[in-house]
Amino acid sequence: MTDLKSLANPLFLREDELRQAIELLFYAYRDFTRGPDEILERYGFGRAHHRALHFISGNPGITVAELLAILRITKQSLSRVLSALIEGGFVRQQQGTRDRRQRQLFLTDQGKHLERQIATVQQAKVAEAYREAGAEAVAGYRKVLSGLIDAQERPAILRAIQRR
Amino acid sequence: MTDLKSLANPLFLREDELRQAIELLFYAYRDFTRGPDEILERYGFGRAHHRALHFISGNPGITVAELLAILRITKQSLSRVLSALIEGGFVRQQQGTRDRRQRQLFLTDQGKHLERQIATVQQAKVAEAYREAGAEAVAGYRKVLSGLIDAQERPAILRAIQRR
DNA sequence: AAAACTATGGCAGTAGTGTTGACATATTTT
DNA sequence: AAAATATGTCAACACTACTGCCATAGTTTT
Repeated sequence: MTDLKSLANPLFLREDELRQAIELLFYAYRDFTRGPDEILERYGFGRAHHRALHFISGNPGITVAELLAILRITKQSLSRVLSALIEGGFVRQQQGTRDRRQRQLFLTDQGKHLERQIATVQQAKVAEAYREAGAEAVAGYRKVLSGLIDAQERPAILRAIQRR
Repeated sequence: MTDLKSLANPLFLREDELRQAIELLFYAYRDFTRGPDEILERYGFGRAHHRALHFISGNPGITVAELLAILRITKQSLSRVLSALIEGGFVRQQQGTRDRRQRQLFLTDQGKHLERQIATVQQAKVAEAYREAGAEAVAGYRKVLSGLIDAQERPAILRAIQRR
């Protein structure tokens, strides 16, 4: 019966398939974040610090409000993380040019170095998975993950990601 | 130059592409976990409780040690979560048949109901993403995410996922 | 110029999830 | 009988997140 169904319509989504998709995401995320965690630990930082470093690295001069919107955490949660990064000399703030209330965020050389160190590990992992899977699979990966992003913000996020 | 490179070798992985892959995973995970979080909150539970419910649901009679290996957390972390689920009547334990030291875990009817409620939300999201992306993309998604799982455990995990 | 709004920052308190290490109990294996 | 295993529990700690409240500086509106 299952076979009949999937023959008739390959996009008939059995619950098993959906469960697999969900578990794959869980396992991949679980293992993907382990490398960074080990590096961060040496600096006394956690994942939240990495996320900040990552998005400041990709968006130099980003404001606090913009970063909050990306990370979807509260001001207070980000504040702690940013303070630690600034205190440690990994991030610097600069008064906004257009609006002087804003604090634009930049990585210092030390911050760039740490970000690079982590990015290298993660990128190596992705690069290997990409090579194993092939170009076509990569396109599929992107399509499906894009579809999991909230529809409302999807266009803006995809634009931001592909901008570079 | 970038164009020349990618023309010459479509799998030449530019840093941009790798960054995109990483950010897609971040955004997808961020949004994918939001639905469940809202439901869980009503019960006073968090993500860790859901993960336990999920894997007990898919593996009725799973032992504590097996669940620990999947979640990769410490005994103490799981213990707190399991105690809450048992106390709330969502999970029940049963002494192992083969080895009476083991506690096999099962969802109660109430537990099944909660698990179902969350699974429905997540599965709907995946189903939509799958439909939008198409069957080929789904295969690619699976391939790439599989490649992100630690190589050592990959075979066992893939077997477990596809077992059903 | 005054009032209202905005961007940021800080404080206090709380919760969820994770960690380590030590110890206890029941059961199985050697 | 001794050693090993599966589980549970206690205490203590860290990271990340939350809420609510208040403060300051700067911008926009009236």
